[in-house]
Amino acid sequence: MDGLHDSTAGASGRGERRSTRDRILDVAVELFAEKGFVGAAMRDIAGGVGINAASLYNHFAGKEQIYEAVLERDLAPVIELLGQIASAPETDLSDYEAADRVVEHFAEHPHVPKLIYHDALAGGEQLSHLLERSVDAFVAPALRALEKGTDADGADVGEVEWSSEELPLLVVAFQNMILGYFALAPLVRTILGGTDPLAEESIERQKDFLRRVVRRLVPGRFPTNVVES
Amino acid sequence: MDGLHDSTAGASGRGERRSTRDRILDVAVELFAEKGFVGAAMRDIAGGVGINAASLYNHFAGKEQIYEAVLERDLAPVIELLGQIASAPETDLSDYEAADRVVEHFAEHPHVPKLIYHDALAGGEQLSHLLERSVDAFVAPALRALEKGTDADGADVGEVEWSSEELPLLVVAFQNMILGYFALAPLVRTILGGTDPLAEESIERQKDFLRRVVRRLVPGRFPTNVVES
Amino acid sequence: MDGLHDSTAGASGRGERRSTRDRILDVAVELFAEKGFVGAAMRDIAGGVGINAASLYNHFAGKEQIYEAVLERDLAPVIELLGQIASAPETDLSDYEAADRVVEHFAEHPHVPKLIYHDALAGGEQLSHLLERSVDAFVAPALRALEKGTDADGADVGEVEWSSEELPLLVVAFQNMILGYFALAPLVRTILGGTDPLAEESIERQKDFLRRVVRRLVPGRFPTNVVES
Amino acid sequence: MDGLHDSTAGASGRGERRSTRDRILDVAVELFAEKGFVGAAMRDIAGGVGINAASLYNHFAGKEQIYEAVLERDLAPVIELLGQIASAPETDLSDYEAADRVVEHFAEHPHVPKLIYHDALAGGEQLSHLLERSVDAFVAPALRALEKGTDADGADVGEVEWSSEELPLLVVAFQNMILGYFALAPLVRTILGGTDPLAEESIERQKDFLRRVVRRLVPGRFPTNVVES
DNA sequence: GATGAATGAGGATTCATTCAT
DNA sequence: AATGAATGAATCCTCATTCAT
Repeated sequence: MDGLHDSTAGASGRGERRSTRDRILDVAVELFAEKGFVGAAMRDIAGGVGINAASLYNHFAGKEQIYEAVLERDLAPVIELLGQIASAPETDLSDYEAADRVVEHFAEHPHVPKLIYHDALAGGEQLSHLLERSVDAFVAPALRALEKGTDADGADVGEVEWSSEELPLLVVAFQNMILGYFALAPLVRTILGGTDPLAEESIERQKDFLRRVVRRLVPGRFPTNVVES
Repeated sequence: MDGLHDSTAGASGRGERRSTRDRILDVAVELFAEKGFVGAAMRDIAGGVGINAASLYNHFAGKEQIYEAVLERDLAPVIELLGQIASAPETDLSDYEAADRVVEHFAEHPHVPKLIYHDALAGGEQLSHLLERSVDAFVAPALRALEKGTDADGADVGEVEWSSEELPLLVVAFQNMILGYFALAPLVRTILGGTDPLAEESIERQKDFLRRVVRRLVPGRFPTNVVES
Repeated sequence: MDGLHDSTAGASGRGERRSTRDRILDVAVELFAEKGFVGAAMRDIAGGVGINAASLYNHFAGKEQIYEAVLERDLAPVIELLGQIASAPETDLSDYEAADRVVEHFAEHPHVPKLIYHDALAGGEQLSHLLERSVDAFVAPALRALEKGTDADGADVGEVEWSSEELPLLVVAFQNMILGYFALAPLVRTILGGTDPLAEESIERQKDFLRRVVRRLVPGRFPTNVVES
Repeated sequence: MDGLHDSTAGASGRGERRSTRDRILDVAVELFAEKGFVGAAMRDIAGGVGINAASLYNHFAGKEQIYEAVLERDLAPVIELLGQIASAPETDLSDYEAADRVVEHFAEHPHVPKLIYHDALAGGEQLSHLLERSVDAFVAPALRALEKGTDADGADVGEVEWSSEELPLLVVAFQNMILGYFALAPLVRTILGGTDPLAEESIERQKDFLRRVVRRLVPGRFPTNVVES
């Protein structure tokens, strides 16, 4: 149990009776993910839930509050996950396993990357306070960890050293590789030649792919006996 | 002159008198990039140009048409550039130089990646026919080229082999690394610790960074005598 | 005890436990007085009482009924008071004492004049049936009484005679002087230079003032030996 | 020409072609006067003008701005009139003539008193800055003038002296007598026994009445040879 | 080419009211 | 007697578009 997936499962799981509040958030993530904050209409959220638009106001003070609740419910767990990864001792959680877990999480919550992208495109105002949490929780620790790896032994064959100025770019690159795969699903599908990027096999392939990328780009943090799959 | 930068210069250059039509498109890219198609208001486009909203209809049939004109003007050159790159003989244009040129183009047209992302997030409906051009022009040739490289000699030290199923993911990864850097500027700035991602030095760093990434991830397409900068 | 002030004291007096119904009316007068019938929101009335808006309907059939109950509870006593005054034998109740009593009543129920004004401004539909009672109870008798006074001896120095056509205007004038002082408190405060019109001293001054006005405008109904305070 | 009545007469007069802007204000005064700011619906204003509600926003930025324009157009002249009266040399403009002029103005603009009352009832927030102008322009000078009158010769038969603390109450009283007559028209009509308070005769009667009241209440400011009409 | 004015559609929000619990 | 949830109607306002000038 990692404390991530239960967040959406007030009444445990799928088709069962969920609170109206949760059903509102379920519909809202989808709409916010697809259309962004402005584009998502209260009427459509209500419609998706099967209630009158006015009823939304019995559960949330306004659109903004729904949005915040969505972020809190669906984004906070991601940040928490990143925090766990960043704070984990290296031996316990090697980087590519980290990427695995993040990808798996997004595979189950494919709206989240879109949410992040919409907000970042709009200027990141709304997201910023949550993302700063993310930076505190993940980016800084990750940079420290990466630095350590680089310091240690840059001599290993096939491993890269990154200057302290490049390391943030490495973080950015992974962020974009991981989030972009989900956020830009339509584009990705086109490039994949029509294959659904969210299909289970596709996800597995992406995980394998990232594992290999990590091994090529991130300096020596892996047990040397790992064999490529 | 590569036929890319003059795209915005209907009347050649900067401060000179540009056609109203072009000024409309100038303002429109910015707004579409920031707020997306739905979020950008005709009134604001007109306001940015300094004319009345009704006057827009003397130049374009409607919002949709402005959007299409923006894509045609600012996105087509990118696709053309990608086509040039993809079709270039290897010796003439090694991959990391390709990344360089793309990054440079976006550094001068920072709205374009945002435009692409907005559209991809919204479902890619509007963009699709242009992006399909992009796929035809770039992705397919690129895949063929990459495949060649991989086939040739996977034995080189530090170089990766990618299965034909992984190659599209590699394309996706580069797409995300390159576009994401520009499209998610606010997020990137946060990770960079406040540094402006569009500042000239930042761009240079990103180019260097990508060059090294290319060298690590893309199989043997480089003159072996290249020395890292 | 004149049977006026106990109207608000369903359970006798001030800080004690009052029935929910009465507490609703307490809050309602204030809101109706400040915002008028349309402007006062059921939710706010409920909020003021500390209950849910739906609970109001356990005590009243609707907003209209709350309004009517408010008028009945807080306006009826005024009408009754006016009736007493109008029907009182002259010797028992001289005019300026009458004004005194009315002012005192409003000083304790400062919402009532506002209520009357709101309603009169809105067209007096709601109020009309209550006000017709008021006319029957007060205006007609008062006019008769004034007429008598005028008939009697218009010759007195400093006293005015009013034609039967002017007498209603005199009633209107007093109505406006008395009610307006309370209803337009904010305006009055401005004119008073910031002094609170509801402060005890202000009330006393207004009473004195009205007494003198009565003496100047209303024909000989006073014991001639009255000395100005 | 006193600069007052032409304010509403952009295109001179009654049924002629007036600008949409003015027609909006015409309807708006009526609705604001009857229902207050909150109660007046944009849709109704538009309906009264015969245009779509959205069209209002081509002429005013919002409801608030329509309200302000109404005040500016219909209230400012009143304040100006009061200023003229207050600043006029006594010989030129005796008090009861002043009351005459004010009454005449309101007889032609019967909505204004209602506007003032609505605003004063609501707390005077919106009106305040205009009313403070009124206080500066009229109340203060009036008080000074009244004080002079009182100082001069309180000895005249039938004239009253007012202490400086009572004078503001006198101003308040006249304000209420004059405004109240128009603002509370429905109530007044009831008291008048059904006569329309705005009928020409009624207005004349009210002017006569006020003249006599002024003579009784306001200390020696009149040419002694004035004969009651 | 440009504009002021008009408009129907829609968007968020408020409100009085109802009803099952 | 109280409440949370639901709702239709109405609120102010925005938007893309049209049209006469």
